[in-house]
Amino acid sequence: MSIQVFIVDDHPMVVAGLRTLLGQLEDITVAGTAGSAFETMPLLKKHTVDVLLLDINLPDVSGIDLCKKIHREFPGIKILGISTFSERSYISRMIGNGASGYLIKSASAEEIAGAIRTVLQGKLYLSLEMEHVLQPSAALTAGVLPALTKREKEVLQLIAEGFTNNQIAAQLFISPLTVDSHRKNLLMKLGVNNTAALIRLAIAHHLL
Amino acid sequence: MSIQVFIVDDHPMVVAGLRTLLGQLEDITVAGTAGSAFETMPLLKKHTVDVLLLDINLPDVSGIDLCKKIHREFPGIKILGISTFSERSYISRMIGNGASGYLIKSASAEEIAGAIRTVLQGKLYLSLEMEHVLQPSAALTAGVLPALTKREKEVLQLIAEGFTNNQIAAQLFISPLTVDSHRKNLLMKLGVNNTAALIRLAIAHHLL
DNA sequence: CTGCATCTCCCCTGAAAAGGGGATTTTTAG
DNA sequence: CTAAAAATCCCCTTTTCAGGGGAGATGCAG
Repeated sequence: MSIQVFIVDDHPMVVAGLRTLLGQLEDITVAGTAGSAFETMPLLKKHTVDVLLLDINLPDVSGIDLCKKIHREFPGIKILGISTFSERSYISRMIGNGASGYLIKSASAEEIAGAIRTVLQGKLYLSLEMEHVLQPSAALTAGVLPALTKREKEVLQLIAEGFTNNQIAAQLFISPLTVDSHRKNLLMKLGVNNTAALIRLAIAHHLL
Repeated sequence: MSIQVFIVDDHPMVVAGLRTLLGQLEDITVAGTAGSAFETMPLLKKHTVDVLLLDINLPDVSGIDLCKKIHREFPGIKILGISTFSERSYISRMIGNGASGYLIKSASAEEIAGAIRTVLQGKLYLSLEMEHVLQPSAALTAGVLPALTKREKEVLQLIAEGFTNNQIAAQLFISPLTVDSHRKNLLMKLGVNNTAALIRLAIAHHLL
């Protein structure tokens, strides 16, 4: 029996392209397709699916969230993330949420088939291009987002540890008012308006 | 000129083994080794290093933290994580912190050399075994840490987005008081006492 | 049908954080 | 040396959170 592949992508062109490419292979069958997260879940219950090709940019829900959901409800299905660009943060989040691999859309038919066979063996498959992978992560910590000062990073770290302004002040031997200033500057620099968003952003940008 | 490799591992046996294996290869030179995070940083300033093999389990600092630090201070160095087991959560965190790949210690010399050459091309390299990769991530979301209810996860998600209780209440069509209850339950269940720690813990456990 | 968990709503108080100013001293870099 | 940047400290108000309690409605599994 051939490998049952399910495709989730909101671009019809991509779906058609994948259908054609994969349809030419004898050991692979396209079990079905969906254009949104909403459509996907019911369809997965009806079809037997081995591998799911999942676009990261979906209209309703982010592919990352959908990935987590599918992986939870259908642990047997191997998930291969697809995206136009290979952004490091997306990749690691996809992997962290149960994906077994990552494909860029420019991948060849052979590469896609190879990826499908690879993940079915229980291995991870990653297809990556230099430029998009190396620059962002290097640039991310330095340029893009406003540079934080040494002190701000210290305060940020302690905030993340769950300390209050007073506790932080005690640890750094400064006034709580100063800690508050740093905290405000952090919120302003990172463009968020409370601690929760601050921590999330900081972790997303590898500041913690 | 050959590829300069630096090894960081607290097990002398592993270091020696890697040295021997890599030393046999003509295009690879072991530029140096370190047994702890503490030793590593100064040595990296003295040697020109292309690829760094980094053990995840170090005595002083976690390899994941060290990975972040090295990647920030020496963006040019490709980092390959090494560990006995291929735990999904570690892998994605390593990748997220700038690592270019992941090796299990049982890898053959060829595999290690292949990994080094792969990451030097700017690609990711992953070596994984089925069993250790598939089970953990499924178990992680269910067993280990106190199970959160559906509603609690929704609230947690929205808290992380930076919304206040009132905003969350509006989105979920419930009372702000209810949101507050969920919030309190989250803090209690996860054993933290403020939002910052909550978000950090949630991300660490892949709840977000 | 009866627990048990979940979800819901409500009360109170005090602490902490957010939002808005301003000002002064050290460092750091040109 | 001298600006600029960082770090420090201070004031104000309002909102949000944290911690403590209780309690009814719903839904699911035994």
